[in-house]
Amino acid sequence: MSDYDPIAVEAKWQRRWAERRTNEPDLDRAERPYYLLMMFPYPSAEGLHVGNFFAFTGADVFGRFQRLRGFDVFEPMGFDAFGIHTENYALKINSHPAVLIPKNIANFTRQLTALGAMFDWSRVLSTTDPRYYKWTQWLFLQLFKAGKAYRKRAAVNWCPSCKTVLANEQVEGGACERCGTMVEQRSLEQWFFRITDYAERLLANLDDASKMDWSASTTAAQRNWIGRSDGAEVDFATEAGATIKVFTTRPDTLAGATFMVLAPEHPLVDRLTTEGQAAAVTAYRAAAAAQDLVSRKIGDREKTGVFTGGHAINPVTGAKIPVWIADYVLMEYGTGAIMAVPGHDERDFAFATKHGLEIVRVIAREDETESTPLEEAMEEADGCRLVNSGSWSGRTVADGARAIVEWLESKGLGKRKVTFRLHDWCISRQRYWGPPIPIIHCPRCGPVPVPEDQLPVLLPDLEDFRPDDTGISPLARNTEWYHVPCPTCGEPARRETDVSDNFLDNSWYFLRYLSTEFDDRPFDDSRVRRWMPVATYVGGNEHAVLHLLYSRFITMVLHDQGLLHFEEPFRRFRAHGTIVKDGAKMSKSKGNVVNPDEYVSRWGADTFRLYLMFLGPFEEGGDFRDAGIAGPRRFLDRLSDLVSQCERRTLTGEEIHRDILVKWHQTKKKVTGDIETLGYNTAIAALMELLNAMRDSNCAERQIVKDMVVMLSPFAPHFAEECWERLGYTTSVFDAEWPTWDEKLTIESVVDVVVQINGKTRGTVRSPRGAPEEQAVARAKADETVARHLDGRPIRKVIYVPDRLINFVV
RNA sequence: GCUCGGGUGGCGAAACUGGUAGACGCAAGGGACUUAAAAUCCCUUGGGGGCAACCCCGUCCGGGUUCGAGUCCCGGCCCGAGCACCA
Repeated sequence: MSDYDPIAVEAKWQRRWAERRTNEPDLDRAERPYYLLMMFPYPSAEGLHVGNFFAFTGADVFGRFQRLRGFDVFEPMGFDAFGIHTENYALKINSHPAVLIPKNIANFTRQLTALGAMFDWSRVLSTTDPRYYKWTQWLFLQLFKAGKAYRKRAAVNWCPSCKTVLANEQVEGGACERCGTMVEQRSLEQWFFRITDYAERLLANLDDASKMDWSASTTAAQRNWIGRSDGAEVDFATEAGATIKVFTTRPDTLAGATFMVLAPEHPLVDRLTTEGQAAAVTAYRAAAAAQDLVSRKIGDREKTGVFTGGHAINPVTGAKIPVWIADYVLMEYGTGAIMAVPGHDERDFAFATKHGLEIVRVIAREDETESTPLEEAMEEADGCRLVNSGSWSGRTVADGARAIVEWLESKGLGKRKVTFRLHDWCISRQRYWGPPIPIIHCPRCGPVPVPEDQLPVLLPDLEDFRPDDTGISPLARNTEWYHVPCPTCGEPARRETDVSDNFLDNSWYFLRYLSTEFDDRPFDDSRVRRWMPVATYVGGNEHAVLHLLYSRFITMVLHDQGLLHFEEPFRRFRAHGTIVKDGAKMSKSKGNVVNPDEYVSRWGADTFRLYLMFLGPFEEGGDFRDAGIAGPRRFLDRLSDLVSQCERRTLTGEEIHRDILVKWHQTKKKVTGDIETLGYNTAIAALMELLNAMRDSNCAERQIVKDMVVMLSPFAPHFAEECWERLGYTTSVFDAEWPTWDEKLTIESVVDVVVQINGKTRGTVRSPRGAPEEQAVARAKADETVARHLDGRPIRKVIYVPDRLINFVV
């Protein structure tokens, strides 16, 4: 029975790490800097959940491993404490975010310390600290000066009950996800960042291995989000004289465009609408404007719309085609207008069918006949050719598209064009708990940036921070605060009363960690040069798009301003998996939430860490089962016993049994390789195997035990420190060297060679490594079972894979 | 619909460039120790058959390539995630 007492051991080492500043690298002089970043948490009232523990442990294992390999590892931690989460929670429990946040941070700090990660607590930060958000505001000003921030009126979702703007994600079936009230559309002036200017670069770098080595799932999500489509912009002349520009990915179907559809908000609608249709158009536009933005985008809704009375000319056929408006065409994508090709587009087909519009087929499959139903014929494949397309008929789809675009370009009627799904980033929030946007609106000068030496613009302490139904930020109620003279002309002016998006706070925190002690600069240039870009970033795929894309964008802007020497902030990113319970995501409503504190106090952080890392592959996550934790604990107890036995030993350097020797070297190789690829579960399994082998052969060889302690230390750091001390060392185990192995000793000298007959395994023969084929075959034939199955039949062929397998084909 | 993952024992999962499927762990059953229990230690454990040596079946389903397929190819089903009236 082991006398391992995790609670005492963990307290002891956490104290020592703090006293000895074990985890505080010298940022100015580190010779082999390694920046290991993990996504900092939002400090909720509930505290850290198991998913956080899993993610942080997995990142910390890698950080500790790199440290043992000789790197100066910087592993910072902080708090993403601004944002609507905290504000809503404060409203719910009738408290104030400024009161809640310090309490939550204290609780998080306690839990994070208990976890035993290698955090450098001397550089902790919170985004709500004026010393931090001063520079968030500075960042806004840099974008403003670079022409990358602009203001425009935009439609937003408005919940009349919560009195706030909602993100599209917060709207479910047209209703507010929190209170169920039907959401309305409102139009507000908001600040935007021109992320779309960077769409092409943000996309291209994803494939640039010299800049980014990221989880495939994450880059895939970013590609989807950026949503590049290649196509053409085509001008359609109208009877009214105006030109309607459309974007299409299918210029090959241009001859099949039998009508056009504009978004109801399209600016040309008034000009095109004839007197007779005016009433219908006005009514339709009003109805569309009243809709919320989300239900507008539900794909299987009936295709409503009205005719404007106006007509356009199809540029290739010269046909006069009607122009309609319909809400299935969205103003914010492409040009807000489409050429409708009902013969080859499902939505246009549905619309044409419903409203009795002409349908022309311009592409045909080779196997198609006159009687093929339209819906079926719409499915295009290889071998499709253009028909009813004048001189282009007979061409393949790809070839036809190319030729038509060339023709349009030569006539000045269109051009090749790339469109992105990505929108500019709206950073205005009509809420309280965020950094005020550092702008002063002057009636004479317009929006004027707050001079940098006047930053931060402190968030005033508002007792009543509840949003109201004006759609204006709560800060606008504090007249004393917002009435200021214009910095340029001195005339009375007013501060911007919106705060910035929480995603702006966390789009640059990795830069600030390096310079938390400086108040005169957001980040120190020489430190940035030493430490950035981040060597490894670990986080969840829930931030695959927004946070990671915005951080990349901000970094690119700063790079273009000459403030950073790199344009991609995260060299390597790995998305961790999720921990589920009994096959289902943990959630309060399901009642299957695991409280990590209980496990830490009952089993100790090391056992808990080891258990979480052993559950499954780090990048896939795993299923949490209470019973499973006993296994890792038993392993630690047994290893602790082995350390005790080893301590009593006086003999060293004795002859180690060959099997153990090989197992030892194999384990060192395997554990090293597995940790490199975040295969933590199999690394732990390998250590367990080595321990089992040692026990089976009664071996407690000191060198092996010492290596096991070092290899386990990333997973169970306090335990390893304690064992290390018991082994007689006075320094930290993390100042030890990672074990090395002798490649020759990872190979067994005698191997089991599989013997198959026609691919079926019939036995194995022990054979010295590297035995010649004839010898191995002779040995195999001599095997009783093999001989019986061969039954004297002639062997047609022998497959011999040295040291692995012999297959007789009969 | 498009794009990523994934589907292997009672359970979590292993299996390098195709080469003994189920490592490691949990749970379960049996045994030792104990007055008893817990803890610990030992044994068994994919399904079926056989006294046994051994034999048959088995990695979501259907085909294929191969001496040999969990792994590669074609087609399909299911689960998870992201995007989606995106023109």
